[in-house]
Amino acid sequence: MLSTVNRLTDSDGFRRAVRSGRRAGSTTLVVHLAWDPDADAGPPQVGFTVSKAVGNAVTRTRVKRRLRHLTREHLPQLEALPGRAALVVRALPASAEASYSALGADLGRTLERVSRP
RNA sequence: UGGGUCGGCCGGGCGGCCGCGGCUCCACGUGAGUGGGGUCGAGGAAGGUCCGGGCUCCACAGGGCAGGGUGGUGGCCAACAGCCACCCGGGGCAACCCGCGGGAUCAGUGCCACAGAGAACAGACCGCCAGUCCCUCCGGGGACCGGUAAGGGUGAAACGGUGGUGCAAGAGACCACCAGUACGCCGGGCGACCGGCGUAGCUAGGCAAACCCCACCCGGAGCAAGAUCAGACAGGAUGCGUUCGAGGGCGGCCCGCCCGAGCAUCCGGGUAGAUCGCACCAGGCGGCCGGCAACGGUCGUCGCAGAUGGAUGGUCGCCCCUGCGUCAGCAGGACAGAACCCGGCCUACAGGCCGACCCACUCC
RNA sequence: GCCCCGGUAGCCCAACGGCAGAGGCGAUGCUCUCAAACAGCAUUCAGUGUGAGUUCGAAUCUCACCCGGGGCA
Repeated sequence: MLSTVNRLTDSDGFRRAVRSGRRAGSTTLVVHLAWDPDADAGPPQVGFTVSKAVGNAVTRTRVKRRLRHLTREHLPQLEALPGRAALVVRALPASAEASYSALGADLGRTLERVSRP
């Protein structure tokens, strides 16, 4: 689980990460990562987008919880970036059927690609 | 033993490690906060949003029309379109189940396609019968004018059913029994209604989930309600109006009441942050009492989510259930996630537990 | 939170409660042509989103559910 400081809470933050960030995708999810080296340093912020296409409310919250838990393990990687990082993880319909470890593998691979210099 | 009916309940359990949200305590710190401990943390449907209420605001919650809802009776409930019991009708051998179950003679209007002679105070197509006339191979046949609803055929439905008397042939025309209607009296029930007796005319189609009529109920909005605090900005043009009243409360209309000096359109500009509401109540559980029951009363006991990008997750072990299986093991375990709160209804749901009752067969 | 529409053939869309369903585009076949397009003729494709009810009879009326779309705050 992520603590409150690491959550992306306003729609402007979502918009910046999705519009101007770097992107990488897999069959289960798409990640958008943005950071500004000139901005003040701070804890990285992470947000999640799970649309109704993924499933009903139960499966959506399950996917969201799994992703939120998995993202914790990559926080040091995000803190190493200059400035303040903003990450948005968008879940695709396939994420409803994916196992926890499959989701983790996809997240790790896409994050690696998007945070490489 | 097999089949069936009804009601109630559960919705995997225990433990380890790493995490999340609320409340609270302790330590450190001027403070923002940091660290640690304790405790609580999704459902029977949290769902659909189909009803009802609380709460808040809208003049004081007022009248009429329109509109909407309900629709056997009695009770329960804060209230309801809910629940319980009963009545009536239908289904089932039965337990039991199903029913938007007021009014169509006694307000009025409308509809009943096709078929059929005729479809609503109906109707002579075939048929049956009398009379007159004509023909005749003397069996009868035809035409005209009448009588007739017993029979045929059509239809979802044809103006009581069966048997007899009667008649030229027939007919509730008359009789017996049966079905049904209305009225009166008696008895039972709080009531819907039920039972009995008598009389009447002998019989009156269906559809109101067609318009409608009757009875009863309903003011409007909704926690983004509403309240407090903080913060930002910039006004201008035109029109109407200031007790001769613009506009608003007010939602479809009218009346009435209240507020009332601004309002409407266009151009331009700004904000959308925090706190409260916000979780202790028609509350859960257990015993006793009243009641057929729904439910009510009383005593004891418990404290039970409160987020705001939105908290319950991840992982491991043992047990339980199901399936596969060369009995080592492998795979799976429903429907579904609170957003102001509560009472119902409806819908989804793997598997399991408990209780009551009915029918059939067998044994004692 | 409150409220409103719609669902009929592969597609677009009609249908006073009455023979169960009109039309267009399409598809298929034939004619025309050397071949095709165009044109003409014919045929095919529904059982009306699902389930129940009212009615003699339902796409139509009523109720519940499913799906899709839209509006207001």
